[in-house]
Amino acid sequence: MPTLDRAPSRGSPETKDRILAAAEALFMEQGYGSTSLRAITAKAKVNLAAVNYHFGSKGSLIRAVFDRRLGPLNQARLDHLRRLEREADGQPLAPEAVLEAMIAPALQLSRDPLQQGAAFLRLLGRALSEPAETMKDVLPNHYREVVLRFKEAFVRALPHVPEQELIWRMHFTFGAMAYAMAGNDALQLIATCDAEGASDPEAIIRRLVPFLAAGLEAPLPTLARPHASHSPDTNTNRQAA
Amino acid sequence: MPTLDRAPSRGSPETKDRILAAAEALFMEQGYGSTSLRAITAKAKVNLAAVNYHFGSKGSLIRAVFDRRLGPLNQARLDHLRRLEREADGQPLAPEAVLEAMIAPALQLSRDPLQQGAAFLRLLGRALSEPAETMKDVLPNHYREVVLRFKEAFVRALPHVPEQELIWRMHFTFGAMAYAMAGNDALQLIATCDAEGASDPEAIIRRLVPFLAAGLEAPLPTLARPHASHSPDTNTNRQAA
DNA sequence: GCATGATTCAAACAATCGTTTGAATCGCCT
DNA sequence: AGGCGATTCAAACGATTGTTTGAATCATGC
Repeated sequence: MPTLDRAPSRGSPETKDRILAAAEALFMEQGYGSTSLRAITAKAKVNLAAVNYHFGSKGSLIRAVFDRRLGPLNQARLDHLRRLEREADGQPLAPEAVLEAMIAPALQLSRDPLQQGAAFLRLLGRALSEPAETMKDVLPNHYREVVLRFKEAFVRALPHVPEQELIWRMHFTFGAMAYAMAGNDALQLIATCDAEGASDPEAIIRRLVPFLAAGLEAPLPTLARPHASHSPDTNTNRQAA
Repeated sequence: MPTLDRAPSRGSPETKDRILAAAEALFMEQGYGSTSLRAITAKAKVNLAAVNYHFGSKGSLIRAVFDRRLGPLNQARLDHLRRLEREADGQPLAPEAVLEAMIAPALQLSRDPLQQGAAFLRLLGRALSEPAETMKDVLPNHYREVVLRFKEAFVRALPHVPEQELIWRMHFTFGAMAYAMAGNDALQLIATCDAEGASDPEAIIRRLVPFLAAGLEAPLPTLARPHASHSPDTNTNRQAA
C-alpha cells in the first residue's frame, strides 16, 4: 500500500518531480501511449517501480503532470483578469485586455527556461485535441472556472456580439491560441519564409492579440447565407469587411 | 516478401480499405500509440497479418491513412482556389474567398456521412500537433504546395499586410481552422451554453470565415511594445480596433 | 486440370508493456 | 542502539505488443 498524501518525512524531495519532468518531456515528444514507463524512469534516473509507488499507475502519472501545471497557470489567468477588472474600476475591459489576461500567464510559463514550461505548453496544445481515456475529466475540471469567468469578461467587453456568436468566437480564439502557443510547425509554414523571431514568445503575443481581437469584434455574419462560393459576380472581391 | 505496387489481380478489393477505415477510427479515438494492430484488425474483421502484408508495418499504415485523405483534400483546395481566381479575372480575391477555398473542401469531406470524413478531420487536427516519429514527413509533404499557393493568394488579397505579419496570421488562421474543424470539445466550451448547431459544419464555416477574415485584416500591431500589461491608465479600454 | 501467384489464416516469435513483489536501504525517533 | 515507516532496488509477473512464418485458400492463366 503506497503512501497516502502525507508529506515525505525526509525521504524524496525530488524523485516525484524528476518523474514528472521526464514524463512531461517524453509525453510531449512521443505521445502518451508511445511512451513507456521504462523510458520515463530511465530519463528521470529513478527506479522503474518508483512510478507506481508514487503515482499508482501510468494513467495517474499523466493526470499528475497536468495537475501540477494547470492549477497555477489557470489561477494566474484568473488573478490577472481580476486585477485588470479592478483597475478598470467598473468600466468594461477592452477585448485586448481580456485576451492578454488569458495569454500572458502562459507566456510567462513559456519564458521560464529553468522549468520546461514550453514543453508543457506543447503537450497541452496536443492534449486539447486528445480524447484519451486516461484524462477524460482532468482538462474540463481545470478549465471550467476559467471558461466561465472569461466568458463573462468577453460578454462585457463585446456587448454588441450576441452570446451564441461570442461562444463560437471564443472557441476559435482558444484554438488559435493553443496552436500558436504550442509552437506547431507541422506545416512548416514558418519555414517557407523563415519568419523572424519565431522563437520569441513575446513577439507571438504581440501579433496574436490584435489578430484575435479583430476576429472577436468582427461584423456579424449574415444570417441568410448567400452561398458566396462560385458566385461569378465580382463584388465578392475587395472590401468585404 | 509482400506484394509490390502491382494492382491486385482480383484478390482483395476491400481488405485494404477496411483496414484503413478501422485504423482511422481507432487512431482518432485512442491515439496512435495506444491503438494495437489487433484492435484494428478486429474492427476491420480481417486477419491480424493482413496489416503487415498490405502495408508493411504499423508506421506505414498510419502514413497510408493520411495519404488516402490528404491528397484529394488538398487537391480540391487548390482546384477551388484556382477556380475562384479564374472567375475573378485578374482582380485580387477577397480574403473571405481565399478562406473559403481552404475550408470548403474540408467541410465537404466532413459532410459525407458514408465515409467517415469527420473522423479523419479530428485525426488530422490532432496530428498537426503531434511530432510523432512515424509521420515526420507526411504532413509537410502534403501541405507544402497548399501553403505556398495560399500564401500567394493571401498576399494578393491583403496587400496592406507585410509578408512577415501575414505569415504569422496564416499560422493563427490554420490553428483556429484545425481546432474548429476537429470539433474539439475538450474545454466543454460549448457545453457551458450549449451552442445551437454545434454539429452543423456549415454553421461553423459561416461563423469561422468572418472571424478569420477580420483577424487577417486587423490593423497592424505597434512595432514598439508599450508593455500594455498592468498599465493603470484606462485608455486601453474600449475602441481599441 | 493443374500450375501459379496473390491473399488469408492460425499460430507462434521475441520483445516490451504496466504492474507487483519482497528484500535492502535510508532517515528519523525515543 | 535499535526499531520503524518511508523509500529504493533488482527481479520477476502475466499480458500484450508488432512482426514473422508456413501452410491453406482463392482466383485466374494456359
